[in-house]
Amino acid sequence: MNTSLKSDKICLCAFDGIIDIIGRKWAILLISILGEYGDLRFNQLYGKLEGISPSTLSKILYELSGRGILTRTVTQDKPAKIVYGLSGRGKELRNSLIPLLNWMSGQDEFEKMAETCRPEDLISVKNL
Amino acid sequence: MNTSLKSDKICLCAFDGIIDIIGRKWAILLISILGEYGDLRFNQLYGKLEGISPSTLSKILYELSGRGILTRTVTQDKPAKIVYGLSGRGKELRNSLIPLLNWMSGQDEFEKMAETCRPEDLISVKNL
DNA sequence: CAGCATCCATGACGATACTG
DNA sequence: CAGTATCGTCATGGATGCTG
Repeated sequence: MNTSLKSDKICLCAFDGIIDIIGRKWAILLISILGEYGDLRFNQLYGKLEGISPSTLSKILYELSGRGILTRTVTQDKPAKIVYGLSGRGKELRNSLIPLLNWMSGQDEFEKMAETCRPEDLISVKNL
Repeated sequence: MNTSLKSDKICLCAFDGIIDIIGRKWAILLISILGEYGDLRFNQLYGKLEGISPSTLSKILYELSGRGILTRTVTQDKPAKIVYGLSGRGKELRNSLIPLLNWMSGQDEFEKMAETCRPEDLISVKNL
């Protein structure tokens, strides 16, 4: 596995890093959607992240790309297309988020909400 | 296990709930510290969460207690003491956070920081 | 299409002082 | 001891309009 477990303890300073990455409003959802659907273009993401603004989407894409979580690829098509996807690191992150998502979906307060969920709003929580 | 896996998919609406809980600056650290040390009193937490303000600690304790993540217990001592701890639900949450912590601690950018870490800043990532 | 620039509202957080 | 009250600051994110 990837986790270099030199011990069973980690330093407090790791926590800030986690919050910086996934504490952002759309980060977990964005990562999960890219895990579910594979690579997507800006406007495809804009459509799936209901309620996000272009500027916010732009910012989060820029940040997560800069952190090596996302890949940004320009295709050779004419006209060129730009696609975003999970990097290897991003896939690891997504996998490590799955227990958290499963925990959340098992909570009562969530299960009530989930009953009204449309099929197209369901996201896979299987490992990639 | 607790996770009621009716399917391998979860609804988008679960994500907001996660961000509300663990997106807060001190939430993950607080949960991990209570997992590590067991029940603690306000000023003990205040000492361990270096840099937090009393008002912020007060707020996060109130919120996580309200969500059933933390327990708040008044002892019968004289004078009475108030101790905070993880509820059953909080322990589940903590366990589901462990893969994320392990992932973060395996990242290069983190490992550099971690070299300067004091022993007392190490937190266990074993299941409860 | 794939954003970026700008402005604005909200609220999270920190500092400090105070209380029963 | 275990907080609450108040205040100020800053960052986040939404709305909108513009661009190559």
